[in-house]
This record gives sequence, C-alpha cells and structure tokens, in this order.
Amino acid sequence: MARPRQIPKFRRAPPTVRREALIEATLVSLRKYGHEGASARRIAAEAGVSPGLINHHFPSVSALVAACYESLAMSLLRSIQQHARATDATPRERLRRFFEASFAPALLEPGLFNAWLVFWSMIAHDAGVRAVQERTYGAYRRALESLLGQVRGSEGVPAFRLRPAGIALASLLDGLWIEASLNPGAFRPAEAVALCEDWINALCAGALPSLLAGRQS
Amino acid sequence: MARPRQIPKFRRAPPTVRREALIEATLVSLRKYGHEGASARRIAAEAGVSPGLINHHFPSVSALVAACYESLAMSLLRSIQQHARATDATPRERLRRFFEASFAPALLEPGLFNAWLVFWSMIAHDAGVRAVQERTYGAYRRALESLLGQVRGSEGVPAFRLRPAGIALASLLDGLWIEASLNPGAFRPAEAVALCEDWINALCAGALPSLLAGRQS
DNA sequence: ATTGCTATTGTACAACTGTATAGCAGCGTG
DNA sequence: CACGCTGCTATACAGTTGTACAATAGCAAT
Repeated sequence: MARPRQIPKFRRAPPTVRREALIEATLVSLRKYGHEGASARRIAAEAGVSPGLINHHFPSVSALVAACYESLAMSLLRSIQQHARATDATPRERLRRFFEASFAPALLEPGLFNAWLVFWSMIAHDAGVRAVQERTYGAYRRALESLLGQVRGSEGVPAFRLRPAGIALASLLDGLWIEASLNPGAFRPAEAVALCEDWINALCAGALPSLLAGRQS
Repeated sequence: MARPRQIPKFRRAPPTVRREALIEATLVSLRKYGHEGASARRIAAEAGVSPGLINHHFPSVSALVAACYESLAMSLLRSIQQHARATDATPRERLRRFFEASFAPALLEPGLFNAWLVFWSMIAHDAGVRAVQERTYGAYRRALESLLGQVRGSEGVPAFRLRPAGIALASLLDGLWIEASLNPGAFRPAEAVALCEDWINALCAGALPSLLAGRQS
C-alpha cells in the first residue's frame, strides 16, 4: 500500500555542501580503515553516495584526500590555538594550554594517527598533498613561533633563535604525539605535557645553548 | 647460433638465502615506491623472481613485509649502537655518538621514511607487524635506557627516572627524525644532534623536573 | 503541471591486487 | 648419462582499484 515515489532515491545538494560532506566522509573512512579507507568506493559508501559522485565534485580521489588533509589539519590547529588563547594568561600559561590541547583525548585517538599516516604517505607521490603539507606545517610552525615569541619577551628569558626553537618544539610535540599513538601505554597525556613544559622551562633558563641567539649552528 | 639451454631460466637457491633476498628486495621496493612497493608483484619484480615465489617462502605478503620491518629495524639499531660504543668514551660521548649516528645521511634518506610509514600503517591491521613493532620499540627503548643509565651513574648527575627518560628521549629522536624527513630543509643533522645533546645536558643539570626521581607524574 | 538544469546514479572498463596450484626445470645424486 | 627432489614459473582466480559516461531523476522556476 506504499504510494509510488514517496521516498526519493537520493537528495540533491548544492556543490559546496556536498563537497564538505564528502570531505567529512573521507575523514571518517580514513579513521576507520586507514589506508584502505582512501578508496573511492569506501568513501562513497561512508557518504551514502555513489562512487561516481566523487569525480563529479573532485578531479580525483587524491584531491579529495588532500582537501580532507587541509581541512583536518587547519581545524585541529584552530581548535588547539583557540584553547590556548582562551584566557588572558601569561605567555607561559598559553603554551601550557597549547600542550594540554595537543594531548587531549581527541588528538590521541588511534584513528587520527592512521589517517595522518595516509596523508604523510601520499606526500611523496602526490603534489597536491605535498602542497597541503607545506602549507599546514608552515601554519603550525608560525603558531608555535608566535607563542615562543611572547615568551621570549618575558623578563629574565634569554634571547633565543625563534625559528629553530619553533621547529624544535614542533619536533618534540610530534615525537611525543607519535609515540603516544603508536604505544598508547608508554606514558599518560599529563606526562607529555610535563615534558614539553620542562623543555620550555629549560629554554627559558638558557639551558638549551644550541638555541641561544648569536650562534651559527 | 645460440646453443640451446645455454643460459638457465632461473637459479635455485636454498630457502634461507632466497628468503633473505626477498626481504632485501622488499626493502628496496618499499624505499622506491612507498606503499605501492608493498605489492607482491612489485617485490617479486625487484627480486627478479615470479610473484608466486613469495607465497612459497612466506605465508603472505604481510609476513614478508613484517620480516623486512624486523630486519631493517634491528639492523639500524645495531649499526647505531655499534657506532655509539666504538670508543671507550664517557657515557655522555657515547650518547652524542648515538645521536650522530641517528642523523647520518643514510637515516635521513627519504625512501627510508616512506618505508617506515608503510610499516606503521600496517600495525593497525596486521598482528605480525604489530608484534615486530613492539619488539623493535622495546629494543630501542632498552638501548636508550642503557645509555641513560650510564649517564645517571656519573658524578653530579641527579637521579632521574630511567624508564620515562628513555621514552622521552625516544620521542625526541623520533620527532626530529620525522621532521627532518618530512621537511628536509628545516634543519641540518648537526642541529638535531645539538638539540638532543642540549636535552641530555638539561636532564643532567636537573632542569627537567618531571623526570627527576621521587615524583609520581 | 510542465520544463529544464544538473546533481546523481549505475555501470562499464582496464588495470591492478593476493593467493592457490599444476607443472616445468635446475641441479645434486646415483 | 638418467633420475628425482623441490625450488620455481606461469597461469588462473575472484576480488579490488580509479575513472568515464550515458542515463536517470530531484527539484526549482515557470
């Protein structure tokens, strides 16, 4: 007794909305299935859509994954930055909040790490993904340099070279994040935060001489 | 005028030798092609052998990749350790040499990073690879703990918690290695070594309080 | 109610994947 | 020289992949 054509077979959506939905579905698929989640059919299924639709909105699957990479990286950075500057705190407190946000449960979820591995492994072969990597890494580095710059202006803090310090801090954060993702039991988030704070304290105490100004290497 | 059957179509090899050759070919293939290099046909082509031979010597391609992972990780660790304890030096010098070996040109070659990404991305889905990861990470951590233990015994060095310190140092090394692999121009190997040395110096100066003994977190 | 634009589907395509298996052939043994 | 063990090849299989394209159909404008 069902009336014919009561429920439509699919719903149209404006390109912008559909593209965003596909990017979101890609993220879910990558988190769930890792590298195999980057397949057109897997993503389409996750989005509840036919595989052909991907090529209608994106030139290729790689381009969709690249868009997903950019969207995710920028969104995470924004969220961490927002958490860091939420209070009118001292520069050191802002850094601490940045660290805390970097090791929040959502960032340590295993699926996120696997998605990131997909992005990284595509850098070598796909120019679009490589471009996203450079852009997002630059933004990340600039965010750290900005926070470090505020700390450097504080009293009693020796002049250190901002750019290398930012790169070094990014490495430390990445290394701890990867270690925590690969080996969940190795340490607790609070320990990672403490290690980052220790590093900052050492930097501000002049205990990291290779980063002090006036040196060449 | 070629005499018939002058050149044989293939050469037999004892299982041990052939297995080693397949592992070596896998390494080359992963370095060259990244994730796509983990295909049975690609590896077989690299080894100059038919695809079916892989399943004759290994239960599956994943098992071959896992064997390659273990072989490579252990070989690299041995090589770094050997370089570190070559001299009858002080513990601090041994650590410095460990760092230098960790950022030698061979370790920073882009292909190596891409091979590593393949290993890591298989951890989530393949139990064999996961087992290798746990074993090799354990060996790596133990090596660092051993070196750190010698440093801790030195004069004027405060008692620090060995295990967390080893994990933290492993994270720092990994983070710098990844940063250098992803972004070759970010810093030079010597800077990475200097950052590691700075960290050790800070640890020995008691400037990393979260790692000092007698604390719980 | 009909028209028309176009987002969407469904399918076809060639190329690829890992693995199983039947038989060929290298090479040590007699 | 012939035998036979077994490492090895070649092929077949059912599955996957990304992309292209004709046909369909949602839905807004009229």
